[in-house]
Amino acid sequence: METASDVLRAGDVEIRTSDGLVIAGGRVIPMSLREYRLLRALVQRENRIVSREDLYRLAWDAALRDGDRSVDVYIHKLRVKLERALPGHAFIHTHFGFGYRFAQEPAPALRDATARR
Amino acid sequence: METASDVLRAGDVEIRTSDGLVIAGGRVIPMSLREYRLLRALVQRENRIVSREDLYRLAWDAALRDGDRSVDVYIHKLRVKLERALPGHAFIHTHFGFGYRFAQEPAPALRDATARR
DNA sequence: ACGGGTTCTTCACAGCACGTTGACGCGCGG
DNA sequence: CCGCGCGTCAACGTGCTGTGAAGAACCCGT
Repeated sequence: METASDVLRAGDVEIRTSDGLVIAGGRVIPMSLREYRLLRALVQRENRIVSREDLYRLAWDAALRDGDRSVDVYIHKLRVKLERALPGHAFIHTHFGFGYRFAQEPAPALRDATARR
Repeated sequence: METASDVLRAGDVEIRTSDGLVIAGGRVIPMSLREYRLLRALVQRENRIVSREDLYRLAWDAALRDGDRSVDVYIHKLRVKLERALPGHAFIHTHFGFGYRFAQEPAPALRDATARR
């Protein structure tokens, strides 16, 4: 049996919480435990900013210690895997000083922040 | 869950105070900490004039020092970002000698943009 | 208990975003 | 016409984030 709550979806990313399977674009993406729990925490909060402290608590079940960069490192690993599975998309967005936000968006075109005038 | 007090709205601008997300016209607008706090202070006082002193106190948690231009600079940054997100609108209005007021209004009829220089 | 492969943590350094500040020009109001 | 408040730009110092890599910890079959 499969209830609706067994599957998390956000864009083309699908997480089967019943067996810990991650599927992106129809293909299975192998994830380590940390990767999986971090991604799940983000996808469950799609489109919302989640602080490092919350992410660490959700994926590590412990309080984030000062100076611990683990979250950053695993965010990077997830980005690589997701980008590899679904090129041309941005999934995990950094909100400076706030945290990270999951949302499938078209690939960021070239930078043009100050290119006007 | 999401209670009504988690979301501030003013025109097409929406601020989710629970996680610090700013949405304008349905699109997320990344904000730095200062930008976010200043915008929040203005939106919370929609349609009312807020003095520089008050804005600084609200966004910086300190007293505005004489000659400090920070508020002006960040007002400008907000105007650029809001205008970029929702072209054809004016959001932050200057009240000379008094302060600033947030209100979404139709764009001030401006000159032909194609005839520069 | 041992070895090999994988996962996790930690570190170092590079790069960039942010906040501050000073300079300059404009425009409002007197 | 003058003075001062405001708009705008850009450089700079600082701290936060991105990234690669080394080493420790862990898992597992043998």
